Amino acid sequence: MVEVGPLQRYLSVGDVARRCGISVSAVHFYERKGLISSIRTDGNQRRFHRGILRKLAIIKVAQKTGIPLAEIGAALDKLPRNTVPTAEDWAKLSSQWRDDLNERIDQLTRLRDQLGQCIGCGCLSISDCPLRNPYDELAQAGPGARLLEMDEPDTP
Amino acid sequence: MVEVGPLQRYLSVGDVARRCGISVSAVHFYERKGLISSIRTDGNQRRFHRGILRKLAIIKVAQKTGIPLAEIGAALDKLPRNTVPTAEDWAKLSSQWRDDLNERIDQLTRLRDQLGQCIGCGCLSISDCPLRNPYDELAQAGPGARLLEMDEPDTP
DNA sequence: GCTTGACCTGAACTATAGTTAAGGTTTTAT
DNA sequence: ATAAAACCTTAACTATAGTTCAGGTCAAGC
Repeated sequence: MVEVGPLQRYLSVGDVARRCGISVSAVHFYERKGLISSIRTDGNQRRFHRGILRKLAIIKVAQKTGIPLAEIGAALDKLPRNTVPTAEDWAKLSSQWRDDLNERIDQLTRLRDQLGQCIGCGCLSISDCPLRNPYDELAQAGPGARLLEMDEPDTP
Repeated sequence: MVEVGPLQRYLSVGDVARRCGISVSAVHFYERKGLISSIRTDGNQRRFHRGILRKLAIIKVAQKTGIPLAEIGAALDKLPRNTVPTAEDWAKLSSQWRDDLNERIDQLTRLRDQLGQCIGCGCLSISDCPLRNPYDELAQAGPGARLLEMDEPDTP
């Protein structure tokens, strides 16, 4: 911890890392990627505003939901710049991410249900198996998508 | 498609790729990684047994559940070697993977619920926020794990 | 005032899951 | 018989998310 005065206390990269439970190299990495920023001392060492802790907390939560760093960075960029994210900022971000998360949960749940259905069905050899004819995949593949041909009609 | 005789019909790498909806380079890649295998023609071209289609179908499903290739390969290795996976093999694999999937869904669901609770709570600044004190993380961190200190006690 | 720990940069390396390119060979179709 | 399409290998490259190393500088405690 670096004392600069009674009201301005800045954090070194090590402080930030320790207090967020991430590594120093990760802090460097996030800065290189533009997710966070710092000022420098005369001796060229990073000093972080305390708000960095909140920002990193947000980054960590978003990562847990599976959102890639680039997207997290983009979302943070839309926040009022050079400011500690407010509760309102957080509300916006988190409700959007919760929606993303819900969608991923739904996807995985559909997959699990298919898997459950297929466990006892002699799966992958019967032509109407939901895993062999997955609407998900057809939807993703877009135009030109067609049924997967894993076994040909002539197969027993 | 390569005709070798009335009963032995082998698939070229292109056939396999086309019929599984993956790329030729991915088939090569899976073979390099030991997930699948092939025999060779006199001219050193790959020929795949038809059972490869079922195996690749299994691989694709497992990947959709988020299981890394190395783990998929390990699971396939435990199957009777040089044989087309049977319905029973598939039942074992798929029920295990379904359990994995369920666990991941549960994790994400807990996270979503925490996120939902935190959206309106002035989150990340209040010391008892579930996202600031995530039992998940504590559980993962093992011995020496402690509460994340994102804001110090002296913070307003 | 000097030693030790923390910090700096840049480059290279890790892992996962492939893709792309280059240069050469084989198969297939006409 | 020949041209085109498909195939072969090796190596390098993509992206994501960092980590590790080397060589050098800064800051803090005694």
